[in-house]
Amino acid sequence: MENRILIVDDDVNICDLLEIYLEKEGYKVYKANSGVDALKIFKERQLDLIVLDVMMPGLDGYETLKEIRKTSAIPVVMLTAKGETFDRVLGLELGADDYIVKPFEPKELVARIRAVLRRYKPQVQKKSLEYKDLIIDADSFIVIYKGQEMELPPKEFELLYFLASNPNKVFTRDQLLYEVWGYDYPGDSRTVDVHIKRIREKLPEHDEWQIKTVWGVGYKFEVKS
Amino acid sequence: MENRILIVDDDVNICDLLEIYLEKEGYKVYKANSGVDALKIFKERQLDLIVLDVMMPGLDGYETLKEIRKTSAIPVVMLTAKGETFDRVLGLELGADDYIVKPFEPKELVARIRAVLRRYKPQVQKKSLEYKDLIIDADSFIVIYKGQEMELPPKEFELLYFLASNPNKVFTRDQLLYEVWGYDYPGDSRTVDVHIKRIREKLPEHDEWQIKTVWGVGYKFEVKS
DNA sequence: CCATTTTTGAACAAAATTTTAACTGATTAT
DNA sequence: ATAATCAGTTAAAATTTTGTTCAAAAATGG
Repeated sequence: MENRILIVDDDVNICDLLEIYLEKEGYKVYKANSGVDALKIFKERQLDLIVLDVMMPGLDGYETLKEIRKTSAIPVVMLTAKGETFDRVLGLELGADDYIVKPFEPKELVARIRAVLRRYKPQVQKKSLEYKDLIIDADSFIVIYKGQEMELPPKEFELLYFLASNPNKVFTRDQLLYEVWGYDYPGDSRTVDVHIKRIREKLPEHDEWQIKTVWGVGYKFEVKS
Repeated sequence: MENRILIVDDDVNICDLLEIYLEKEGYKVYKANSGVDALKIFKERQLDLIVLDVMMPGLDGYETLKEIRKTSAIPVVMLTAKGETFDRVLGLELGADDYIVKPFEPKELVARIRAVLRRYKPQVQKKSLEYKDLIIDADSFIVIYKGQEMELPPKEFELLYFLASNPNKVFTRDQLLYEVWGYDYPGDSRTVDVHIKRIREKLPEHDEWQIKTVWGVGYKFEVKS
């Protein structure tokens, strides 16, 4: 489901800029130009993350954050002016999840927001998958293959989980790096292959399913029907 | 298939630099040194993304973008000299998809382009095609002929998929090279014929459809009605 | 902080596909 | 009928993509 983000900054231009970028990323955006407005929206709406400017007239970012933290553990990314190391420490101690120094690249902010959301979201929704002789349990991070429990390292587990969540659909290495690793950069490396190899080692080919190489394209979790 | 990118900048050096980087990433690159040239190429060619400099003599980046947006939602990344937040908002409100400040790191530009393309490509979801005794499934990259699953190599698959997506329409070899391979092909070759032959071998002629040679012109995926 | 495990990225060999080029066969126009 | 094109076939060369290994970097757990 679409993530909802509240942007709080007294500079309307910054709010607008971020709104455009975040909406392009598929987020639902709310805006507030003061701490007071922010708290109002925060109480009224169901939000997933707040971007909070530190320096604002009236209720500043710290006070607003302190107020929010009285009732909620919602992820908060702080915007701070350059050079104020103290700000960062204070912000993080008050429970900010990340901070970004102005002037910032919108792209960077978007990436950080995505990273913070990644840290928080997964706990909520993942369920376990079942195929013949294979159970992938997302709660316990455990795989049961032919009745035998095994622990996979996190990346291997997530890769397997992602592929098995989308059976019979091919993903390119780039897509997998993006979806599983969260990367946004171009890399030609065999990283994905190496992980695939290890998963295959641990879960030898099966009649009913297998991780299949689609030559020239990528990999898929193929299930016989 | 290879993504096609148009670079628009009056500075030839920048065009050349970007061309080198983007080609290394596997993109097909076109270049234009003015807004007018850009619009001409945009009308002639099938493109996937445009990198557009803001400051150009004659038709500037904003005007060019406005022109493009009258007919197309193609992803556009704007290039600008170090500037103000307001510029960004303007560009983005005109429908730019991202914004990069000069001087930039080529790596960063490449990363942004990839990110923008990733956002847009999935929407153009390839769907699977169905004819009598023939299913071409673009998700799993599989062809099912008379109930039997087969895997085609990538070029064969894409060629078949393209032809079958446009039944009863004839394409010249050049068009196919352009559409499937992404080439502006230097001269004449039997490449297409060889691939057609291999597809025909794997999918023997059928009553309801066939890949037909149109003598002196090219090929078509013919469907009986 | 150290020891151990996991992840990463480069190198390279192996496998599969794609392209080329030369040749053969088919069709058309004169 | 014959020349001139155009299409089909073939096999080997060239290219691309994948699998595997390994050492170093990063993360993890005491």
